[in-house]
Amino acid sequence: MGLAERKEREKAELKEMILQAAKKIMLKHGQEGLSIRKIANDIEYSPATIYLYFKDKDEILHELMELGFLKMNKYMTAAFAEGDAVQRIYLIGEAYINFGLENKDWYDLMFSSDKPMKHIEKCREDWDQGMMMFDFLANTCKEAINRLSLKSQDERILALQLWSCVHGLVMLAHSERIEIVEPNQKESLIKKTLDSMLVSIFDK
Amino acid sequence: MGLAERKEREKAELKEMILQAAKKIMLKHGQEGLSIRKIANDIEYSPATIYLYFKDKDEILHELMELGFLKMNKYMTAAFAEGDAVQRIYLIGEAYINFGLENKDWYDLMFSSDKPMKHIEKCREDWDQGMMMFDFLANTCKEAINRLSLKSQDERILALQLWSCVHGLVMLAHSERIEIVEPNQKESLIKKTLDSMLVSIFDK
DNA sequence: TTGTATACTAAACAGTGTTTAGTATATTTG
DNA sequence: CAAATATACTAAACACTGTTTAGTATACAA
Repeated sequence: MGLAERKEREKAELKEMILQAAKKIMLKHGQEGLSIRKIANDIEYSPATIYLYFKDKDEILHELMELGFLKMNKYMTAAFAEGDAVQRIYLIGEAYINFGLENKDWYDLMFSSDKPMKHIEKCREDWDQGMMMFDFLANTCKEAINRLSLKSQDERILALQLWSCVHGLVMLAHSERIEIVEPNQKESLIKKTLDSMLVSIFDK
Repeated sequence: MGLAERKEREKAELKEMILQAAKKIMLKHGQEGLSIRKIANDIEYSPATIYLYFKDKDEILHELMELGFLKMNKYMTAAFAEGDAVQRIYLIGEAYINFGLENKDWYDLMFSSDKPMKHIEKCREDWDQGMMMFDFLANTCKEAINRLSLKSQDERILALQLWSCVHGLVMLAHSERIEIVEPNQKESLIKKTLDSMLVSIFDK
């Protein structure tokens, strides 16, 4: 029966409207400025309606987070396609930082906020896209370790080391701490630091 | 006249009471759970009274942040006293991570939250304790670069590199992202990663 | 004693996430 | 076709948040 399908489609459409409104508001006013009431106002429904489509605000943030990973994948396509493992790590690092610097709110949702994953038992599947990225990096690290016969034997430690460095850089940039200790040269400083970090590891 | 002095002392005492209550509540309920009304309730004054002693909530958070730096200095005393520059960097790294892991709320206030420094023009003096720490690290890096004649010539880049790594580790631990990608071994994983990072730089 | 300055607060404003109870509308059933 | 039910939605409330305003007692000075 076509009626039930139409109903279902309309339900999905409103859910999508909510998500798109949430996205729009977050991009305009930041994650702090995103509220259920503003979404409701934007889509011209009452706040209570939103709770018929999402369990709570965290569920909305979680879906936005997943959109964030899609966005990040676009930054990564060139890097992922690179054949040489070490060069791939360089490109991933650059792309990661570019994404982080250019998409503060998305980045926060994906790598910093604990709001989109309150339910601790569920958080491993909630963050499966992040885990996939980490695993990909770890595999690339394994390749690099073998090719360069690095001292570092554990590829997951090396992956965590790389991730910490770029994550730290992005977070220090977001919280303006870099700007404080070294004013007016954030961009170039970050590039130099990323470079220094990769040279330390791979360029012996 | 002793009267004016007594008045002034009493004013300072209430200000201190507010700060101590804020500290107590933050330690019990986290930074999210700290509210003006809870402070007011705790010290048995009205919320409005607090605004006679502090401009706004951010000013309270800023003073808490400064207490955080005092706390961190205690973790650092042994490291700061170390004579050898490279060993000093190791000890600073360990102390930094220990402080970060054991004092999530304090750490957030000092290195992540932008709330205690909204006033962008003022934020360099607001964060002078952080800048002093960074400068100390950078000086230690300079010593280390000279002693080991490292390729890396810019000590402030190296300092930023080190800082990013430990900051990233602490933040990934706080946001449970480490626990997600590598469950049930956070502590040892962090120590191994810190070690790998320092070996990469200094142990060629 | 009068007048002013100080210390404090009740209440309100404008927000926040979320829930409950109730109302229209649309669909299904007798 | 009418009655019963299911669906979609919302007004209003609850319990919070930071902050401001206007007003009230109290303590001190003239």
